[in-house]
Amino acid sequence: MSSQKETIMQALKEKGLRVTPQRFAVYANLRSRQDHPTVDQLLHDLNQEFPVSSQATIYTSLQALQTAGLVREVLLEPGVTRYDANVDRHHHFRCRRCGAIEDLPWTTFAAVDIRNVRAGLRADSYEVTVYGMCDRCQA
Amino acid sequence: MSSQKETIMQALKEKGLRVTPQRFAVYANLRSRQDHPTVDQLLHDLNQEFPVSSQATIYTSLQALQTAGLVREVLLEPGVTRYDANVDRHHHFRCRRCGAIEDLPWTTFAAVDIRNVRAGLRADSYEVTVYGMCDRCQA
DNA sequence: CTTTGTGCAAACGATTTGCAGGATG
DNA sequence: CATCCTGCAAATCGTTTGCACAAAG
Repeated sequence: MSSQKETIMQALKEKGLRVTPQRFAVYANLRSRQDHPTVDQLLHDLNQEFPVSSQATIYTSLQALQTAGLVREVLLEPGVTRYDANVDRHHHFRCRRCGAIEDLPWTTFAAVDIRNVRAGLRADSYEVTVYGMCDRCQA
Repeated sequence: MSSQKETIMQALKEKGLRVTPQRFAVYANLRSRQDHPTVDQLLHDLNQEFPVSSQATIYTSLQALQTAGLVREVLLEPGVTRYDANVDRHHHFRCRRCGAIEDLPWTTFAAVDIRNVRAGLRADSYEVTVYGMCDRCQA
C-alpha cells in the first residue's frame, strides 16, 4: 500500500516533473483541500510553520503542474485566479454573497447535450456553473 | 419608433446614469458587437477616428454599466476580463485553440435541474460553458 | 556532472485612484 | 449651480522574468 506521500511523488514523476520540496508542498496542499485557493492563500498557508516556498516558485510550480495536467485554474472572479487539484470533470457552485466556490460532482446533473450547439462548432466538453447562496450566507 | 440611439439613451437614464458621450459610446459599441471585447479592444476601437474616451473612463464607465446591470463580465482566460452587453441569460462557447468566445442562446440546451445541488445550497441560476473548436480553427 | 528549479528583485501589464477642470441635469 | 464625470498621471496589485546559486536525477 502506498502512502499519500508516495502517491503524490509518483504523480509528479509520471508527468516528468522533478520532485522538489516546493512542488511537492504545493501539489500536496492543493490536493488536501476542498476550496480553490489563490496563490497568496497558498503562499500563506504553506509558509505557516517555516518557509517552504517563495511566491515566484509557487507561480512557476503551478504553471508546471498545470501544464502537466495535474492542476487546473478556476476563474470566477475578475482578477482572481484560483487553483484546483481536482482535474476530473466536475461543476462549480459559486456563492453570490461570500464568493465561496464549491465543487459539484459531475453526476449532479443529467448530461447536457452539447451536440446541439451551432452547426460548425465542434464541441468536446462543457461544465456548468451554478450561482446562489451557500449554507452560511443564508443566515 | 425610437432610434437605436434613443433606445440606448433611455436605457442609461432608466438606470439613473448620466448620459455622457463616453458612456454612450462604450455601451453602444458593446451592444453593436457579438464578441466580448477587453478594455484595450474597446479603447482602440472607440478611438479609431478621433479620441472619444480615455482608458480610465472606459474602466469607470464599464463599472457603472455593470453596477446598473446593463453589462456583464465574461471570465474565461486568466488575466483577461471581457465585457458583454447581453445580460439576458445565455451560455458560452470557447474555442480551445484561438480563444474566441461565442454566445449560445439559452434555448440551446434542455434546462439543467439545479434543484439537485447539494442540500443546504440555495441555487438560483446557472450557465453552461462549452469548449471545443470554432469553425475557422478546424481548418 | 548536466539539467532544471529556486528565490530574490526588478520588470510588467492590467486596473484603480487622487485630483483639478469640465459637463450634465 | 450642485453633482457627477472625465482625463491624466501616479499608485497598486497580481504575475512574469533575469539571473546567480542550489538541488535533482
